[in-house]
Amino acid sequence: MSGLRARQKADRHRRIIEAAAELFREAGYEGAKIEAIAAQAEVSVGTIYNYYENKGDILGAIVSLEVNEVLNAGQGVVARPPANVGDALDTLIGIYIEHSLHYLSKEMWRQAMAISTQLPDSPFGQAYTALDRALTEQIRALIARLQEIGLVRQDIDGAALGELIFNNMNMMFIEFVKRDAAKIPELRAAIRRQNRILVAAIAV
Amino acid sequence: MSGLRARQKADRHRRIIEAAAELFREAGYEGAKIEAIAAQAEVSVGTIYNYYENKGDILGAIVSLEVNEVLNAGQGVVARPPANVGDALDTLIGIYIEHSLHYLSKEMWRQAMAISTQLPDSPFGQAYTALDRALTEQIRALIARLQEIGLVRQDIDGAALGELIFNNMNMMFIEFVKRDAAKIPELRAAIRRQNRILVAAIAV
DNA sequence: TTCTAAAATTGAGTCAATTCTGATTTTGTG
DNA sequence: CACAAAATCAGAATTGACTCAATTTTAGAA
Repeated sequence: MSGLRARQKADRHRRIIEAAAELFREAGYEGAKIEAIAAQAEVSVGTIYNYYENKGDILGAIVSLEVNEVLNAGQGVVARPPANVGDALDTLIGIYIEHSLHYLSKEMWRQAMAISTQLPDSPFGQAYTALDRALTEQIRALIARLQEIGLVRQDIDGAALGELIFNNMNMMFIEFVKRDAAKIPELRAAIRRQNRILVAAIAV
Repeated sequence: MSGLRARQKADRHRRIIEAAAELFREAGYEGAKIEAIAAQAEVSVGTIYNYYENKGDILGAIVSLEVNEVLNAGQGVVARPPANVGDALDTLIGIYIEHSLHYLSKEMWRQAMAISTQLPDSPFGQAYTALDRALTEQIRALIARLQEIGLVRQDIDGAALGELIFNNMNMMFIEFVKRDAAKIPELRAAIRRQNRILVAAIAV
């Protein structure tokens, strides 16, 4: 229980993640060589591979930190949503999007998304899918909350609606990170416009 | 005009694509080594790189063949859609999905999607984005057609709706190819369920 | 037919992720 | 303290995508 070995292990994990995050930002994912990450983290190359299956898993750990933070922030909105369906969705989605580039550059997102579809069964691939599911679930929870409050019709298929909203947002976000020139306000506006159709259909 | 050089070029392109398609299917994308593709196509490794920027572009050429075929098939539905909004959407989307595994295995799709987000500015990355846009546009055309016929309300934002439907379908398809066990009928049923919400909102 | 510049082909070499090795160090336990 | 198990280390070997300088082929002018 929290013996020296466990503490050192956690410490090494942290050092590797910090080193990788810094180098990924500075040099890009491809540009950050494993040897360089190892040197910066003051461990050997072999040790990195003892902790992570491959380079993608290191990025995966960083992405998980980011998304979990976002999920946390989102809980606030679900608990006390704006008193208007359109605004409620926009606020939650806004949190996701505004947070998205805190730790991760667009290039890092591109790599992370690519790896998660390329290797869906790797540790990171599975974790990424789980994170997507958690986000979908949070949107569904918001809808359920809005139904409770009486802002959304009771006969709406909440599960299907949650998926629809998440899938659309996610694909828009993918296109967003694919274009370096794309700006956050325009992304949000485009999603708002799309959701307007849904809002019209589900608001009481 | 169709000189020797041009003919040989076309022939080499064809041989490379055929060799790659065969090996991708047999050994998977990663398993198909460039040297093996070169040997099978009876060209050198260097020549392949003279024709394609990277391994992903070879896969990209195969994907383009597939998607263009699908776009063609889709035109028929847009021209003469079923007389019911839900069925019209389901028919068009059905064509996309049912065709999808003709030439390409799930693994090939995964790789193709991954590469298109990883290298959005490579020839294939741009082509893939263009194909997505063409599919979105075709869905939008179907909606416009349904508006003409009087099955869809005139005041619907067709562009936003087309994006919404495509984005959702596309994300569902991505999840579909990520799980080898996932089956086409279930994918179609899930998308139908999601679209039902939209259909209720837009049908006259 | 012959010659030349441009176009295309070639395959050995480079680079970086990953694996492997064998030695050394560290830790938990009796 | 001693020992066995677990982890780490440095770095060599492997692997496969991609590059590039040298060589070959082609078009078309003389």
